[in-house]
Amino acid sequence: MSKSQLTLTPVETAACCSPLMREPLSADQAERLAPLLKALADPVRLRLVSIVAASEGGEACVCDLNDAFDLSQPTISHHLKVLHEAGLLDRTKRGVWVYYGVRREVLADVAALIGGAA
Amino acid sequence: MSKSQLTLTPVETAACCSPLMREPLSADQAERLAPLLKALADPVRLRLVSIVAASEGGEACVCDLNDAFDLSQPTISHHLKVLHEAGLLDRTKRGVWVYYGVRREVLADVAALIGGAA
DNA sequence: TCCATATATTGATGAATGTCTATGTCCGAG
DNA sequence: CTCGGACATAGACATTCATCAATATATGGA
Repeated sequence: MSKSQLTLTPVETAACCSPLMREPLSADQAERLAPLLKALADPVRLRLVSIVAASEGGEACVCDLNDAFDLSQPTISHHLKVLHEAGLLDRTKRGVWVYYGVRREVLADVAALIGGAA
Repeated sequence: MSKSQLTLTPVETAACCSPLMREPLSADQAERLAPLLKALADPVRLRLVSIVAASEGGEACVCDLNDAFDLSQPTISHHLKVLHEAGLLDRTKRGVWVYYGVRREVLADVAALIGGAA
């Protein structure tokens, strides 16, 4: 149980136009998609993801992330945990530092489900 | 102040690949995107949006929506209000019935910001 | 005018969430 | 081995949220 995790059905990603708009999401699909959106639905976490994603190598050190906000270190740590547990961020420890990286496929899948091509 | 509402900057939508991944979201952008995601980040609301979107004409009557869930009518009404106030659903009253329709551009913009093309 | 039906609003309640301070854990330097 | 720095966890607190039952509002028909 690793991988994409949100592979709701093995179909949607391939579809051409707005998957969510062709046929209604099943209750099951909705229950699996919602936590991902919930994890993203916070200004701080959105910025965290975007900072990490925009970093070279798609990775950023927690120490850098802390500096980008006017929030306590535990608060940032908490948000990173939420994003990590949702499956949106990867976590790697290198020496004393911890690096978070974006799972682009997950993000892409979420986007595909939400908007498709419209 | 109507229209897309989430037009964070007049650029992102056009960009080719994962807007959110090229440069970090500003605090302002994040504050405007988060409420949209928050509105979507609920299983019931996700299904509501998808049912409406999949309906012919992109519209659905509240009476039909109520039947699709094992929830009280006020609860569905509440979720529809949340989606409407977030700017994701349009509301039209015809006779005794109320129809909700999806704002596809909004949904598409959100998707573009989140996932881009990756 | 009065009633039944469709939808919204109100108020209450328990659960979840974002933030903080304080403390714990792990690692490298000396 | 001990110390300092990087990060995580625990516990507390105020706020927000999803849900319901009860009630209000509005509209078309008799």
